[in-house]
Amino acid sequence: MLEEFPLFSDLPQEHLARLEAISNEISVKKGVLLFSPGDAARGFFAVLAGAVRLYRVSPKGKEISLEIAGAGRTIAEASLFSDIYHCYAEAIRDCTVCLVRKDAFLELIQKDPQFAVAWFHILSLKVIHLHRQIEELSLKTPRSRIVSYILLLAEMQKSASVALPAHRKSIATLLGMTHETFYRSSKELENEGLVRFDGQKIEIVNRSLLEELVE
Amino acid sequence: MLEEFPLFSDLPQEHLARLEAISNEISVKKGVLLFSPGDAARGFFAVLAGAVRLYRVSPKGKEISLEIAGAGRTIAEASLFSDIYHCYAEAIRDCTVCLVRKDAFLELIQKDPQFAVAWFHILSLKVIHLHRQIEELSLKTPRSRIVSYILLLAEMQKSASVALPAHRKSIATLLGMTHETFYRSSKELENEGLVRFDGQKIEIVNRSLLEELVE
DNA sequence: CAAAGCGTATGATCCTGATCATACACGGCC
DNA sequence: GGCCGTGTATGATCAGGATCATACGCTTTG
Repeated sequence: MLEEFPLFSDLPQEHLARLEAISNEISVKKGVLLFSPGDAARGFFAVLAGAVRLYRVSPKGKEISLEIAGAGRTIAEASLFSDIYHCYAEAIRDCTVCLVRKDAFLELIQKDPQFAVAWFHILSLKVIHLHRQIEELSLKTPRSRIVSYILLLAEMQKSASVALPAHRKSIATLLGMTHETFYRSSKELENEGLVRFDGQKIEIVNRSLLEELVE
Repeated sequence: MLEEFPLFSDLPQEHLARLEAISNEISVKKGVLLFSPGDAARGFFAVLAGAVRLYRVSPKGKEISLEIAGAGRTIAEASLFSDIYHCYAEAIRDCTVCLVRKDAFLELIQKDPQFAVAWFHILSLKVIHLHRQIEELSLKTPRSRIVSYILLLAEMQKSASVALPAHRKSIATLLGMTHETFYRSSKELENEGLVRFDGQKIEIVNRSLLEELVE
Protein backbone atom coordinates (compact mmCIF):
# COMPACT_ATOMS: atom_id res chain seq x y z
CA MET A 1 0.00 0.00 0.00
CA LEU A 2 2.91 2.33 0.56
CA GLU A 3 3.36 2.86 -3.13
CA GLU A 4 0.28 4.99 -2.81
CA PHE A 5 2.28 7.58 -0.93
CA PRO A 6 5.74 7.73 -2.47
CA LEU A 7 7.97 10.65 -1.77
CA PHE A 8 10.17 12.68 -4.02
CA SER A 9 13.00 11.18 -2.00
CA ASP A 10 12.11 7.82 -3.54
CA LEU A 11 13.10 9.11 -6.95
CA PRO A 12 15.92 7.29 -8.71
CA GLN A 13 19.36 8.66 -7.91
CA GLU A 14 19.87 10.31 -11.28
CA HIS A 15 16.71 12.35 -10.92
CA LEU A 16 17.59 13.39 -7.40
CA ALA A 17 20.94 14.61 -8.61
CA ARG A 18 19.30 16.76 -11.25
CA LEU A 19 16.86 18.13 -8.72
CA GLU A 20 19.73 19.02 -6.43
CA ALA A 21 21.44 20.89 -9.21
CA ILE A 22 18.55 23.32 -9.50
CA SER A 23 17.81 23.68 -5.80
CA ASN A 24 19.00 25.71 -2.86
CA GLU A 25 19.16 23.94 0.47
CA ILE A 26 17.88 26.09 3.31
CA SER A 27 17.78 25.65 7.08
CA VAL A 28 14.84 27.17 8.90
CA LYS A 29 14.13 27.34 12.60
CA LYS A 30 10.85 26.24 14.06
CA GLY A 31 8.28 29.00 13.84
CA VAL A 32 9.75 30.71 10.80
CA LEU A 33 7.59 31.34 7.74
CA LEU A 34 8.93 29.97 4.46
CA PHE A 35 6.57 32.24 2.61
CA SER A 36 3.37 34.22 3.00
CA PRO A 37 0.51 34.95 0.60
CA GLY A 38 1.61 37.52 -1.94
CA ASP A 39 5.32 36.74 -1.74
CA ALA A 40 6.99 36.39 -5.11
CA ALA A 41 7.02 32.69 -5.99
CA ARG A 42 10.59 31.59 -6.58
CA GLY A 43 9.79 27.90 -6.81
CA PHE A 44 8.39 25.00 -4.86
CA PHE A 45 9.82 23.33 -1.79
CA ALA A 46 10.89 19.82 -0.93
CA VAL A 47 11.13 19.00 2.74
CA LEU A 48 14.33 17.15 3.60
CA ALA A 49 13.92 17.12 7.36
CA GLY A 50 11.46 18.53 9.86
CA ALA A 51 7.90 19.47 8.95
CA VAL A 52 6.11 22.36 7.29
CA ARG A 53 2.53 23.37 7.79
CA LEU A 54 0.53 25.14 5.09
CA TYR A 55 -2.30 27.33 6.22
CA ARG A 56 -4.52 30.22 5.26
CA VAL A 57 -6.10 32.90 7.37
CA SER A 58 -9.78 33.55 6.92
CA PRO A 59 -11.18 37.08 6.64
CA LYS A 60 -12.06 36.89 10.32
CA GLY A 61 -8.57 35.85 11.35
CA LYS A 62 -9.04 32.12 11.84
CA GLU A 63 -6.12 29.93 10.82
CA ILE A 64 -7.03 27.03 8.57
CA SER A 65 -4.49 24.26 8.06
CA LEU A 66 -4.30 22.89 4.54
CA GLU A 67 -1.53 20.37 4.86
CA ILE A 68 1.34 19.19 6.99
CA ALA A 69 4.31 18.04 4.94
CA GLY A 70 6.98 15.95 6.61
CA ALA A 71 10.33 14.80 5.29
CA GLY A 72 10.16 13.59 1.70
CA ARG A 73 7.14 15.63 0.72
CA THR A 74 6.81 18.65 -1.50
CA ILE A 75 4.73 21.79 -1.12
CA ALA A 76 3.57 24.68 -3.27
CA GLU A 77 3.93 22.92 -6.61
CA ALA A 78 1.38 25.29 -8.06
CA SER A 79 3.87 28.11 -7.58
CA LEU A 80 5.44 26.86 -10.83
CA PHE A 81 2.62 28.58 -12.65
CA SER A 82 2.00 31.50 -10.38
CA ASP A 83 3.83 34.71 -9.65
CA ILE A 84 2.97 34.61 -5.98
CA TYR A 85 2.33 32.11 -3.20
CA HIS A 86 -1.25 31.78 -2.08
CA CYS A 87 -0.93 30.62 1.52
CA TYR A 88 1.40 30.59 4.51
CA ALA A 89 4.09 27.97 5.00
CA GLU A 90 5.42 27.67 8.52
CA ALA A 91 8.21 25.45 9.80
CA ILE A 92 6.61 23.67 12.73
CA ARG A 93 9.95 22.08 13.59
CA ASP A 94 13.52 22.94 12.76
CA CYS A 95 13.72 22.14 9.07
CA THR A 96 16.00 21.72 6.15
CA VAL A 97 14.20 22.29 2.89
CA CYS A 98 15.08 22.53 -0.76
CA LEU A 99 13.88 25.47 -2.77
CA VAL A 100 13.51 24.19 -6.32
CA ARG A 101 13.83 27.09 -8.75
CA LYS A 102 10.78 27.21 -10.94
CA ASP A 103 12.27 28.17 -14.29
CA ALA A 104 14.97 25.55 -14.04
CA PHE A 105 12.44 22.92 -13.04
CA LEU A 106 10.10 23.67 -15.92
CA GLU A 107 13.04 23.51 -18.26
CA LEU A 108 14.07 20.19 -16.82
CA ILE A 109 10.73 18.49 -17.24
CA GLN A 110 10.73 19.62 -20.85
CA LYS A 111 14.18 18.25 -21.49
CA ASP A 112 13.86 14.97 -19.64
CA PRO A 113 10.67 13.00 -20.35
CA GLN A 114 11.48 10.37 -17.72
CA PHE A 115 11.83 13.08 -15.13
CA ALA A 116 8.53 14.60 -16.22
CA VAL A 117 6.67 11.32 -15.85
CA ALA A 118 8.17 10.73 -12.42
CA TRP A 119 6.88 14.10 -11.28
CA PHE A 120 3.52 13.48 -12.83
CA HIS A 121 3.41 10.46 -10.61
CA ILE A 122 4.27 12.44 -7.51
CA LEU A 123 1.68 15.09 -8.30
CA SER A 124 -0.99 12.48 -8.98
CA LEU A 125 -0.38 10.85 -5.66
CA LYS A 126 -0.60 14.20 -3.99
CA VAL A 127 -4.11 14.48 -5.43
CA ILE A 128 -4.94 11.10 -3.93
CA HIS A 129 -3.53 12.20 -0.65
CA LEU A 130 -5.65 15.34 -0.66
CA HIS A 131 -8.69 13.25 -1.51
CA ARG A 132 -8.00 11.20 1.56
CA GLN A 133 -7.77 14.36 3.61
CA ILE A 134 -11.12 15.51 2.26
CA GLU A 135 -12.55 12.13 3.12
CA GLU A 136 -11.31 12.52 6.68
CA LEU A 137 -12.70 16.01 7.07
CA SER A 138 -16.07 14.76 5.87
CA LEU A 139 -16.33 12.31 8.73
CA LYS A 140 -18.78 13.63 11.24
CA THR A 141 -17.33 12.73 14.61
CA PRO A 142 -13.91 13.89 15.82
CA ARG A 143 -13.24 10.34 16.98
CA SER A 144 -13.59 9.00 13.47
CA ARG A 145 -11.40 11.72 12.06
CA ILE A 146 -8.65 11.04 14.57
CA VAL A 147 -8.82 7.28 14.05
CA SER A 148 -8.76 7.72 10.30
CA TYR A 149 -5.75 9.99 10.58
CA ILE A 150 -3.83 7.59 12.80
CA LEU A 151 -4.50 4.74 10.39
CA LEU A 152 -3.31 6.93 7.52
CA LEU A 153 -0.06 7.68 9.34
CA ALA A 154 0.38 3.99 10.09
CA GLU A 155 -0.02 3.18 6.40
CA MET A 156 2.45 5.84 5.33
CA GLN A 157 4.98 4.82 7.94
CA LYS A 158 4.35 1.08 7.58
CA SER A 159 4.43 0.65 11.32
CA ALA A 160 2.17 0.20 14.31
CA SER A 161 4.23 2.76 16.16
CA VAL A 162 3.33 6.04 14.55
CA ALA A 163 5.32 9.24 14.80
CA LEU A 164 3.21 12.40 14.90
CA PRO A 165 4.41 14.81 12.21
CA ALA A 166 3.54 17.82 14.34
CA HIS A 167 2.37 18.79 17.79
CA ARG A 168 -1.18 17.90 18.64
CA LYS A 169 -2.49 21.44 18.34
CA SER A 170 -1.58 21.68 14.64
CA ILE A 171 -3.00 18.26 13.94
CA ALA A 172 -6.25 19.22 15.60
CA THR A 173 -6.78 22.11 13.21
CA LEU A 174 -5.75 19.93 10.27
CA LEU A 175 -8.55 17.59 11.28
CA GLY A 176 -10.99 20.45 11.60
CA MET A 177 -11.50 20.37 15.35
CA THR A 178 -10.40 22.37 18.38
CA HIS A 179 -7.38 21.17 20.30
CA GLU A 180 -9.51 20.59 23.37
CA THR A 181 -11.65 18.14 21.46
CA PHE A 182 -8.55 16.46 20.10
CA TYR A 183 -7.09 15.94 23.56
CA ARG A 184 -10.34 14.62 24.95
CA SER A 185 -11.09 12.22 22.12
CA SER A 186 -7.51 10.98 22.13
CA LYS A 187 -7.71 10.27 25.82
CA GLU A 188 -10.93 8.35 25.26
CA LEU A 189 -9.28 6.17 22.64
CA GLU A 190 -6.42 5.56 25.05
CA ASN A 191 -8.75 4.68 27.92
CA GLU A 192 -10.53 2.20 25.70
CA GLY A 193 -7.23 0.46 25.10
CA LEU A 194 -7.11 1.10 21.36
CA VAL A 195 -3.96 3.22 21.22
CA ARG A 196 -1.24 4.41 23.55
CA PHE A 197 0.14 7.93 23.37
CA ASP A 198 3.77 8.24 24.29
CA GLY A 199 5.34 11.61 23.66
CA GLN A 200 5.46 12.22 19.92
CA LYS A 201 4.59 8.59 19.22
CA ILE A 202 1.32 6.74 19.02
CA GLU A 203 1.27 3.01 19.57
CA ILE A 204 -1.56 1.21 17.83
CA VAL A 205 -2.71 -1.42 20.29
CA ASN A 206 -5.73 -2.86 18.56
CA ARG A 207 -5.76 -2.12 14.89
CA SER A 208 -8.80 -4.07 13.79
CA LEU A 209 -10.97 -2.58 16.52
CA LEU A 210 -9.70 0.82 15.47
CA GLU A 211 -10.67 0.25 11.87
CA GLU A 212 -14.20 -0.67 12.87
CA LEU A 213 -14.54 2.71 14.54
CA VAL A 214 -14.44 4.71 11.32
CA GLU A 215 -17.97 5.65 10.39
CA MET B 1 -8.87 35.25 -10.85
CA LEU B 2 -10.26 32.70 -13.25
CA GLU B 3 -6.82 31.69 -14.37
CA GLU B 4 -6.67 29.95 -11.04
CA PHE B 5 -9.16 27.40 -12.27
CA PRO B 6 -8.41 26.72 -15.90
CA LEU B 7 -9.87 23.69 -17.56
CA PHE B 8 -8.40 21.17 -19.91
CA SER B 9 -10.81 22.62 -22.43
CA ASP B 10 -8.76 25.82 -22.31
CA LEU B 11 -5.79 24.00 -23.80
CA PRO B 12 -4.54 25.26 -27.16
CA GLN B 13 -6.21 23.67 -30.13
CA GLU B 14 -3.22 21.56 -31.12
CA HIS B 15 -3.10 19.90 -27.70
CA LEU B 16 -6.79 19.26 -27.71
CA ALA B 17 -6.49 17.54 -31.04
CA ARG B 18 -3.80 15.25 -29.71
CA LEU B 19 -5.86 14.50 -26.67
CA GLU B 20 -8.80 13.61 -28.84
CA ALA B 21 -6.68 11.21 -30.84
CA ILE B 22 -6.01 9.09 -27.77
CA SER B 23 -9.48 9.30 -26.24
CA ASN B 24 -12.81 7.57 -26.53
CA GLU B 25 -15.88 9.72 -26.26
CA ILE B 26 -18.57 8.10 -24.15
CA SER B 27 -22.15 9.04 -23.34
CA VAL B 28 -23.45 8.10 -19.92
CA LYS B 29 -26.92 8.49 -18.48
CA LYS B 30 -27.51 10.12 -15.15
CA GLY B 31 -27.02 7.66 -12.32
CA VAL B 32 -24.57 5.41 -14.16
CA LEU B 33 -21.19 4.60 -12.58
CA LEU B 34 -18.17 5.38 -14.75
CA PHE B 35 -16.08 3.14 -12.53
CA SER B 36 -15.99 1.58 -9.09
CA PRO B 37 -13.11 0.85 -6.71
CA GLY B 38 -11.14 -2.13 -7.95
CA ASP B 39 -12.07 -1.72 -11.61
CA ALA B 40 -9.13 -1.99 -13.95
CA ALA B 41 -7.89 1.53 -14.65
CA ARG B 42 -7.97 2.17 -18.38
CA GLY B 43 -7.19 5.85 -18.13
CA PHE B 44 -8.48 9.11 -16.76
CA PHE B 45 -11.59 11.01 -17.73
CA ALA B 46 -12.27 14.47 -19.05
CA VAL B 47 -15.82 15.73 -18.64
CA LEU B 48 -17.16 17.34 -21.82
CA ALA B 49 -20.72 17.90 -20.65
CA GLY B 50 -22.76 17.11 -17.58
CA ALA B 51 -21.20 16.43 -14.18
CA VAL B 52 -19.50 13.54 -12.41
CA ARG B 53 -19.31 12.99 -8.69
CA LEU B 54 -16.44 11.11 -7.09
CA TYR B 55 -17.17 9.38 -3.82
CA ARG B 56 -16.05 6.66 -1.49
CA VAL B 57 -18.03 4.44 0.81
CA SER B 58 -16.85 4.14 4.38
CA PRO B 59 -16.64 0.76 6.14
CA LYS B 60 -20.01 1.52 7.72
CA GLY B 61 -21.65 2.31 4.42
CA LYS B 62 -21.65 6.10 4.50
CA GLU B 63 -21.06 7.81 1.17
CA ILE B 64 -18.37 10.48 1.21
CA SER B 65 -18.15 12.88 -1.73
CA LEU B 66 -14.62 13.77 -2.80
CA GLU B 67 -15.28 16.00 -5.75
CA ILE B 68 -17.85 17.14 -8.25
CA ALA B 69 -16.38 17.68 -11.70
CA GLY B 70 -18.36 19.68 -14.22
CA ALA B 71 -17.68 20.29 -17.90
CA GLY B 72 -14.03 21.03 -18.62
CA ARG B 73 -12.63 19.22 -15.60
CA THR B 74 -10.73 15.98 -15.36
CA ILE B 75 -10.97 13.16 -12.85
CA ALA B 76 -8.95 10.15 -11.79
CA GLU B 77 -5.59 11.42 -13.05
CA ALA B 78 -3.87 9.15 -10.57
CA SER B 79 -5.18 6.17 -12.51
CA LEU B 80 -2.24 6.82 -14.86
CA PHE B 81 -0.03 5.18 -12.26
CA SER B 82 -2.41 2.68 -10.80
CA ASP B 83 -3.86 -0.60 -12.03
CA ILE B 84 -7.22 0.07 -10.47
CA TYR B 85 -9.52 2.95 -9.60
CA HIS B 86 -9.79 3.83 -5.96
CA CYS B 87 -13.23 5.39 -5.68
CA TYR B 88 -16.65 5.57 -7.33
CA ALA B 89 -17.42 7.94 -10.19
CA GLU B 90 -21.09 8.54 -10.81
CA ALA B 91 -22.72 10.60 -13.53
CA ILE B 92 -25.03 12.92 -11.62
CA ARG B 93 -26.42 14.25 -14.90
CA ASP B 94 -26.47 12.91 -18.41
CA CYS B 95 -22.87 13.19 -19.46
CA THR B 96 -20.47 12.98 -22.32
CA VAL B 97 -16.98 12.18 -21.15
CA CYS B 98 -13.65 11.38 -22.73
CA LEU B 99 -11.75 8.35 -21.59
CA VAL B 100 -8.09 9.19 -22.13
CA ARG B 101 -6.09 5.97 -22.55
CA LYS B 102 -3.32 5.91 -20.01
CA ASP B 103 -0.50 4.36 -22.02
CA ALA B 104 -1.07 6.69 -24.93
CA PHE B 105 -1.21 9.68 -22.63
CA LEU B 106 2.01 8.81 -20.82
CA GLU B 107 3.67 8.37 -24.18
CA LEU B 108 2.38 11.73 -25.32
CA ILE B 109 3.70 13.68 -22.38
CA GLN B 110 7.10 12.11 -22.96
CA LYS B 111 7.11 13.00 -26.63
CA ASP B 112 5.73 16.51 -26.36
CA PRO B 113 7.31 18.69 -23.66
CA GLN B 114 4.85 21.54 -24.25
CA PHE B 115 1.99 19.17 -23.73
CA ALA B 116 3.61 17.87 -20.54
CA VAL B 117 4.00 21.36 -19.10
CA ALA B 118 0.41 22.22 -19.93
CA TRP B 119 -0.78 19.20 -17.99
CA PHE B 120 1.52 19.96 -15.14
CA HIS B 121 -0.30 23.24 -14.96
CA ILE B 122 -3.69 21.58 -14.92
CA LEU B 123 -2.65 19.15 -12.22
CA SER B 124 -1.13 21.91 -10.10
CA LEU B 125 -4.32 23.88 -10.23
CA LYS B 126 -6.24 20.83 -9.24
CA VAL B 127 -4.12 20.73 -6.10
CA ILE B 128 -5.03 24.35 -5.42
CA HIS B 129 -8.65 23.54 -6.00
CA LEU B 130 -8.51 20.67 -3.52
CA HIS B 131 -6.80 22.94 -1.01
CA ARG B 132 -9.71 25.28 -1.32
CA GLN B 133 -12.09 22.41 -0.73
CA ILE B 134 -10.16 21.44 2.40
CA GLU B 135 -10.33 25.04 3.52
CA GLU B 136 -14.08 24.98 3.08
CA LEU B 137 -14.55 21.75 4.97
CA SER B 138 -12.52 23.18 7.84
CA LEU B 139 -14.98 25.99 8.35
CA LYS B 140 -17.03 25.27 11.41
CA THR B 141 -20.51 26.45 10.55
CA PRO B 142 -22.57 25.11 7.64
CA ARG B 143 -23.43 28.70 6.77
CA SER B 144 -19.81 29.61 6.21
CA ARG B 145 -19.21 26.50 4.15
CA ILE B 146 -22.17 27.23 1.92
CA VAL B 147 -21.24 30.87 1.48
CA SER B 148 -17.65 29.94 0.72
CA TYR B 149 -18.83 27.42 -1.85
CA ILE B 150 -21.14 29.87 -3.56
CA LEU B 151 -18.35 32.43 -3.77
CA LEU B 152 -16.07 29.77 -5.24
CA LEU B 153 -18.62 28.94 -7.92
CA ALA B 154 -19.05 32.63 -8.67
CA GLU B 155 -15.30 32.99 -9.15
CA MET B 156 -15.09 29.99 -11.41
CA GLN B 157 -18.06 31.06 -13.47
CA LYS B 158 -17.19 34.75 -13.40
CA SER B 159 -20.78 35.65 -12.79
CA ALA B 160 -23.13 36.75 -10.03
CA SER B 161 -25.66 34.25 -11.32
CA VAL B 162 -24.22 30.90 -10.36
CA ALA B 163 -25.25 27.56 -11.84
CA LEU B 164 -25.22 24.68 -9.37
CA PRO B 165 -23.12 21.83 -10.76
CA ALA B 166 -25.32 19.24 -9.10
CA HIS B 167 -28.54 18.87 -7.15
CA ARG B 168 -28.48 20.22 -3.62
CA LYS B 169 -28.29 16.82 -1.97
CA SER B 170 -24.93 16.00 -3.56
CA ILE B 171 -23.56 19.42 -2.77
CA ALA B 172 -24.56 19.04 0.85
CA THR B 173 -22.43 15.92 1.24
CA LEU B 174 -19.58 17.59 -0.63
CA LEU B 175 -19.68 20.32 1.99
CA GLY B 176 -19.78 17.79 4.80
CA MET B 177 -23.29 18.43 6.03
CA THR B 178 -26.68 16.75 5.85
CA HIS B 179 -29.08 17.85 3.16
CA GLU B 180 -31.52 19.05 5.78
CA THR B 181 -28.95 21.45 7.15
CA PHE B 182 -28.13 22.60 3.65
CA TYR B 183 -31.77 23.41 2.88
CA ARG B 184 -32.25 25.23 6.16
CA SER B 185 -29.10 27.31 5.97
CA SER B 186 -29.75 28.15 2.34
CA LYS B 187 -33.20 29.36 3.21
CA GLU B 188 -31.75 31.50 5.97
CA LEU B 189 -29.35 33.14 3.54
CA GLU B 190 -32.24 33.76 1.19
CA ASN B 191 -34.42 35.24 3.93
CA GLU B 192 -31.63 37.59 4.87
CA GLY B 193 -31.58 38.89 1.33
CA LEU B 194 -28.06 37.76 0.52
CA VAL B 195 -28.82 35.33 -2.29
CA ARG B 196 -31.80 34.16 -4.29
CA PHE B 197 -32.29 30.53 -5.20
CA ASP B 198 -34.01 29.96 -8.51
CA GLY B 199 -34.10 26.40 -9.72
CA GLN B 200 -30.58 25.30 -10.53
CA LYS B 201 -29.31 28.87 -10.30
CA ILE B 202 -28.22 31.01 -7.41
CA GLU B 203 -28.34 34.76 -7.71
CA ILE B 204 -25.86 36.60 -5.56
CA VAL B 205 -27.71 39.65 -4.29
CA ASN B 206 -25.21 41.15 -1.91
CA ARG B 207 -21.73 39.92 -2.54
CA SER B 208 -19.79 42.03 -0.05
CA LEU B 209 -22.11 41.15 2.80
CA LEU B 210 -21.74 37.52 1.78
CA GLU B 211 -17.97 37.72 1.92
CA GLU B 212 -18.08 39.12 5.41
CA LEU B 213 -19.97 36.06 6.53
CA VAL B 214 -17.10 33.63 6.05
CA GLU B 215 -15.54 32.96 9.42
C1' DC C 1 16.60 32.31 39.11
C1' DA C 2 12.34 34.28 37.86
C1' DA C 3 9.11 35.23 34.39
C1' DA C 4 6.85 34.47 30.25
C1' DG C 5 5.06 31.72 26.60
C1' DC C 6 3.42 27.59 24.78
C1' DG C 7 1.71 22.92 24.54
C1' DT C 8 -0.97 19.90 27.05
C1' DA C 9 -4.90 18.86 29.78
C1' DT C 10 -9.62 18.98 32.09
C1' DG C 11 -14.09 20.99 33.69
C1' DA C 12 -18.81 23.43 32.97
C1' DT C 13 -21.99 25.47 30.05
C1' DC C 14 -24.42 26.46 25.94
C1' DC C 15 -25.71 26.10 21.29
C1' DT C 16 -26.41 23.92 17.13
C1' DG C 17 -26.32 20.57 13.73
C1' DA C 18 -27.53 15.41 13.27
C1' DT C 19 -31.27 12.51 13.50
C1' DC C 20 -35.93 10.98 12.88
C1' DA C 21 -40.32 12.05 11.21
C1' DT C 22 -43.40 13.99 7.98
C1' DA C 23 -44.97 16.22 3.80
C1' DC C 24 -45.18 17.92 -0.92
C1' DA C 25 -43.86 18.54 -5.84
C1' DC C 26 -42.22 16.60 -9.88
C1' DG C 27 -40.87 13.21 -13.52
C1' DG C 28 -40.68 8.69 -15.25
C1' DC C 29 -43.01 4.49 -16.00
C1' DC C 30 -46.60 0.97 -16.27
C1' DG D 1 -54.15 8.53 -15.40
C1' DG D 2 -52.14 6.75 -11.24
C1' DC D 3 -48.06 5.07 -8.82
C1' DC D 4 -43.51 5.19 -7.20
C1' DG D 5 -39.01 7.12 -6.47
C1' DT D 6 -36.40 11.08 -5.66
C1' DG D 7 -35.36 15.79 -4.57
C1' DT D 8 -36.88 19.46 -1.80
C1' DA D 9 -38.53 21.20 2.47
C1' DT D 10 -39.79 21.85 7.53
C1' DG D 11 -40.51 20.50 12.45
C1' DA D 12 -39.01 18.49 17.18
C1' DT D 13 -35.66 16.44 19.89
C1' DC D 14 -31.17 15.52 21.74
C1' DA D 15 -26.34 14.33 21.79
C1' DG D 16 -22.04 16.27 21.44
C1' DG D 17 -18.59 19.61 20.17
C1' DA D 18 -17.35 24.72 20.62
C1' DT D 19 -16.40 27.98 23.86
C1' DC D 20 -14.61 29.92 28.03
C1' DA D 21 -12.11 29.16 32.10
C1' DT D 22 -8.45 27.17 34.66
C1' DA D 23 -4.22 24.72 35.61
C1' DC D 24 0.25 22.44 35.11
C1' DG D 25 4.79 21.27 33.15
C1' DC D 26 8.45 22.36 30.09
C1' DT D 27 11.42 25.36 27.42
C1' DT D 28 13.14 29.82 26.46
C1' DT D 29 14.71 34.33 27.69
C1' DG D 30 16.16 38.06 30.29
